[in-house]
Amino acid sequence: MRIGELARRTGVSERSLRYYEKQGMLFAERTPGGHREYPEAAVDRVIRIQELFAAGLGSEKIVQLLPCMRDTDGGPSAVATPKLVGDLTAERARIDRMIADLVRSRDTLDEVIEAARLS
Amino acid sequence: MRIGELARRTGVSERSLRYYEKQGMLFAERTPGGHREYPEAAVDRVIRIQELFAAGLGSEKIVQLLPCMRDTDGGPSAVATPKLVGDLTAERARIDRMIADLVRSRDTLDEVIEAARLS
DNA sequence: CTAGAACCTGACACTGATGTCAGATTCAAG
DNA sequence: CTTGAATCTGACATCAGTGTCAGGTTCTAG
Repeated sequence: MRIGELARRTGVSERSLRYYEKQGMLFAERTPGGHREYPEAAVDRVIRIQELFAAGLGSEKIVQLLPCMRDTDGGPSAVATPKLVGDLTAERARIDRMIADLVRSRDTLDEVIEAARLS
Repeated sequence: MRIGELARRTGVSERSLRYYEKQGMLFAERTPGGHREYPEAAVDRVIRIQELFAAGLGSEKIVQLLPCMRDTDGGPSAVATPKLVGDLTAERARIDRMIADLVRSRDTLDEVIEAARLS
């Protein structure tokens, strides 16, 4: 599929898709005229990328991580190096803290919302 | 306490504390010479602010939200306006989605880490 | 009183993903 | 072939919180 359809199906702007490619997170064949042609699997990959961004991972980490994930392009996954495993473990801990923070903030909002409802 | 101690105790830079004040999220008395003097409750407040930032709330929302929270300065809380309640409800939904995303990303990391451990 | 630590304001830079615009090219349908 | 939609590249702007530096003032211990 081409970039417009991929953008529509993922909710990610064409601008961002080109950016992902420049960062090495996303790849596309090219038509003879130079237009990008994406495989079906690109949809899943873009969604994964978005989730990882939302989790606070940077492009660089994602680039290293992607080939180690399954379900990206069906091909055999690479295995993370010990260094990468260390990094990812740290990221995991960070994500855990982030989730805990979010839960606290959600509770805070709930309190305020509930207090208003009761008034 | 003064700004250095508050920064040390909260882990937030002095720069950021001054920024919070300029945005109207944090208040301080001033010594005759102009130095900031914070009450003990500022520690909790700063931590709350950080959590809300981490949850994706902007300064403006936080400013509106803070007077409606309890445990900020012990004083009687204001009650959120209907408009604010609507905004906060939307933020709450966003936080829920964010948590779900984070859990998925954490699972992704776990898979990669586990695959490496098994190899 | 004095020295050094702590603090003040203000300004500029950065980060990193995304928006947006311009001008040119390609694609696909009539 | 023609035309309009879609795509291309490249550049500049934005956001919001934070880092950092400069030059000056205040505080506090000796």
